[in-house]
Amino acid sequence: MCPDTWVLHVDLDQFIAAVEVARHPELRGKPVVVGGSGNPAERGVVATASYEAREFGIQSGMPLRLAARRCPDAVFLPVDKEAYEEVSERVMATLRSFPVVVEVIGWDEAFLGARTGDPEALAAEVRTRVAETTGMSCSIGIGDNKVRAKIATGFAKPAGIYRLTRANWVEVMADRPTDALWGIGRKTARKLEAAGLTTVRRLGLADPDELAARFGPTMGPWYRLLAQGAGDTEVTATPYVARSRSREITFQTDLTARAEIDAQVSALAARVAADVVSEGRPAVRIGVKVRFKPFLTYTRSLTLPAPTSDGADIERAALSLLDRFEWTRPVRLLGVRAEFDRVE
DNA sequence: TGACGACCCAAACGCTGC
DNA sequence: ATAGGCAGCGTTTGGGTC
Repeated sequence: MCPDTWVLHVDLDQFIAAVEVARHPELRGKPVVVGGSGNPAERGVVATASYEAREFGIQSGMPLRLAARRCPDAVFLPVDKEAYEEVSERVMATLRSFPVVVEVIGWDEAFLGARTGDPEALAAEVRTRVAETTGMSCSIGIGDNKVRAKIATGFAKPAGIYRLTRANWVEVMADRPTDALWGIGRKTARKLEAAGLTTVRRLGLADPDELAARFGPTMGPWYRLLAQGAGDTEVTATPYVARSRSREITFQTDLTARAEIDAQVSALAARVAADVVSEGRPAVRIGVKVRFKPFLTYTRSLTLPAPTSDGADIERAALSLLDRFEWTRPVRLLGVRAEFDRVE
């Protein structure tokens, strides 16, 4: 790899909350929590909490009810997808105005592939132009691969720039817990701990064969490489092609009547069918997900006799899958998924 | 005909992250 | 005490074929 080839990871600060504050300036400086219907008495989770709300221990993914208990005075707002998409589009367009390759990861994240002798200067310009054209604050990680750039962003927040490369990887990462790595979550960190691998350093020095035995032939050795800071360097602007489309809904009140369950699955299947049509490719496989009280989740799926985009076919398949569940508990969530053929 | 292994695929599910 | 709505990838298991 050329010494002047860099990966930048741009991440908007408290993005969803920032969009809400931008259009409701009176909220600036207040604890703001965006999620669900905006009513913390209802079932739903936090999509994003402002930094002020995080002071109270509120984090994304947390039930709204619990967030309200931690900070009863916080401002609770509903998720407004269109508003975030619109701002996101403007941010991505701003990023594309630089001589870089832009790989969009989500509403508030992108990798930039750049050739420059001064990545900090480039990052500073990006940050300034994003702020000027969209009003959004962002943090930027600089790395010699995607993993390091992504992790670097965490150290850059908020509104900063941080460089993490082979040169400072050990110094910065070696003594941290393994879940500081991108791709290792709570569960895997616990399993690694059980194997005596508590830190990034230990994981990086672990025996690959033993890791393969414990975590599988692909993931085991990969974890070791991850701990050494290895990662993909290729940034691509190739448009994303979906492998599946799904719709699911958590009910405010659990369902018990089979007729009601059937009706909800039909409605979800109709929405998925519309998504399949707009995707322009037929579904090859249909899946149904059921979450029973208290939080027991099961899935069932089938391969269609022939690929289809027809709503009636998709509905029929989804309804037929319902017979494969045991309906002994109240239902809190239903979901329908369509899968596409892999395109090369 | 039976046992075995290689291989592929479908199905279910776990984990991770935005 | 409570846990949304997506989505992708890997692993495991079990069946079938050669």
